[in-house]
Amino acid sequence: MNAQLGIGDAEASAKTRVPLSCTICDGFDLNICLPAAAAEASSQQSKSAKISQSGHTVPARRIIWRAQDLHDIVPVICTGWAAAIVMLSNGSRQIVSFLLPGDVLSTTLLFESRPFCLVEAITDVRYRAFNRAELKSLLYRQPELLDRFSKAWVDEKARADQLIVDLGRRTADERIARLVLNLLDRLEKRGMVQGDPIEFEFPLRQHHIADATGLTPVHVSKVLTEFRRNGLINISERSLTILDLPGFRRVAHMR
Amino acid sequence: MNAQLGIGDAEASAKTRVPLSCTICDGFDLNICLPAAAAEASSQQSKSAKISQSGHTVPARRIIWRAQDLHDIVPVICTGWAAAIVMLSNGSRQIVSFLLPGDVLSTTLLFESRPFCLVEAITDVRYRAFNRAELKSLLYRQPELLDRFSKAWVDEKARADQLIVDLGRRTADERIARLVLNLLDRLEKRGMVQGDPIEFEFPLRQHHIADATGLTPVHVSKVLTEFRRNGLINISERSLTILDLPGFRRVAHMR
DNA sequence: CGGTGTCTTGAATACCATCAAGTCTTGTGG
DNA sequence: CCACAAGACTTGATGGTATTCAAGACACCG
Repeated sequence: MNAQLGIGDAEASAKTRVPLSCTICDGFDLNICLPAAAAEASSQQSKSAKISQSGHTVPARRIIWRAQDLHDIVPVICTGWAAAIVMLSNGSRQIVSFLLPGDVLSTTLLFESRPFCLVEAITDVRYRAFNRAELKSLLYRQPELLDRFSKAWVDEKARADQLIVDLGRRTADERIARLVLNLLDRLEKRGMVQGDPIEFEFPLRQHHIADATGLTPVHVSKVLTEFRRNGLINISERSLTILDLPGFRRVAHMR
Repeated sequence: MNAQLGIGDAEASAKTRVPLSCTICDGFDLNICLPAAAAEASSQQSKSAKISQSGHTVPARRIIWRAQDLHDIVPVICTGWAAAIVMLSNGSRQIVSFLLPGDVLSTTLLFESRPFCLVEAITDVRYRAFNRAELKSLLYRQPELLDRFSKAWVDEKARADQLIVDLGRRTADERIARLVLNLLDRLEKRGMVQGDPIEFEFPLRQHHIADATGLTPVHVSKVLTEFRRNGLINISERSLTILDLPGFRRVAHMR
């Protein structure tokens, strides 16, 4: 709703040429940035490996991509959290996936200019946009890039399938617990988790959890307070602590 | 359950070298078979374009692939219907996608040997299995093949996202109606639909619909009889007729 | 012919949505 | 700095959608 007010600003966001060897990104070595940087580094030898790319900054709650727009770029999140969202005519929303540092918005963007759904920044987000055609052509000459990309594709599909199963066949408690544990896994790979007790930054509002799990915000609140009452997890000050990991895993898996 | 009895037979199914120019498949020109056949045809000139591939036949209700198995092949459905299924520990099942003639089991199999879930034949199924490594290497030299493959990829992701939205945010009536209409779309592309009134072969049991929509067979039955009572669709003798397409579309879209 | 798989129908129940009211925080402009 | 508005979260009451349980009809097959 009022997030739409920000579209103009988002389009006018800083478009600067950023050096690829960026150390700010927690997911730099997870995805395509690293091999792309390697190609860039070796571009003195072969000019053809040069990729046009630009840096962007978007404040929290603003839309990064609208569903109808056409673009010839492939964006990768550098810092912050974002959500890929499908809007329905009746006003309800479904979050298809959360995007973390190092994630490509969607691997399908390598082949298609029309994004599947809109992408909204949850926190302040910095992202890098590669030129699609150039990235695609580099794919053939940089085996490691293809390797990363195919990994991203397999990963993306596995998470989508998991979400389908969760939404189709699991209770509210299970869905929410699994969402948290999946995020924990992904954040751990990025070194964004502190251990014992396990704790990490958690910028999601309850309505984000609701939109991702197919529940209502009211019911999410009830489940979360129940989790807290049982000493499983605690959320406060945009930070999530897992107090009883085995117990929490049990909630997530079984019926 | 007893479908597992068939695994041995499935593995012992006919493995013969089938000519690629197969005219039986309704989806031959939809996916990767056509460009693969083109490569095969021109293989007199360049020996490198040869792909090892084998034909298989599996009877209805048998498992084609188990979730744990490793394979170095990429299977494509030639004739019949199949389902990609995730099994849960409590015994319930979620169908992630229905596979129709011309469909690759999953595009991720081009990069990974571990299938995401098990695949079960709904009708008798004939499928062709390509050698993964050879198919992958051919990808670089056959632009049209890459084109088809990326299309399949984008398509697969779009359908997964759609299913996520349906399971997360839609009622039972909407989910079932959308499932039928999505199948109608896909079958039309394969020339498997007769028009006016719209009618097509429909081998799905109600429990298939239940497993795909995240509902119980009992409730699927109730919704379908309600559809029939309202003169929207009719299912009998493994054939589905759409009696009131506009009305049925209305059920599928709105709240 | 019994057995199995499929579908239907009804009654009772569970899970989650909806509605509503209230607290607390956050942000904004006077 | 305070007043006010908007957003975020909680809690309880009520209701609807879909599940679970149960029983029976029907077709198909060995």
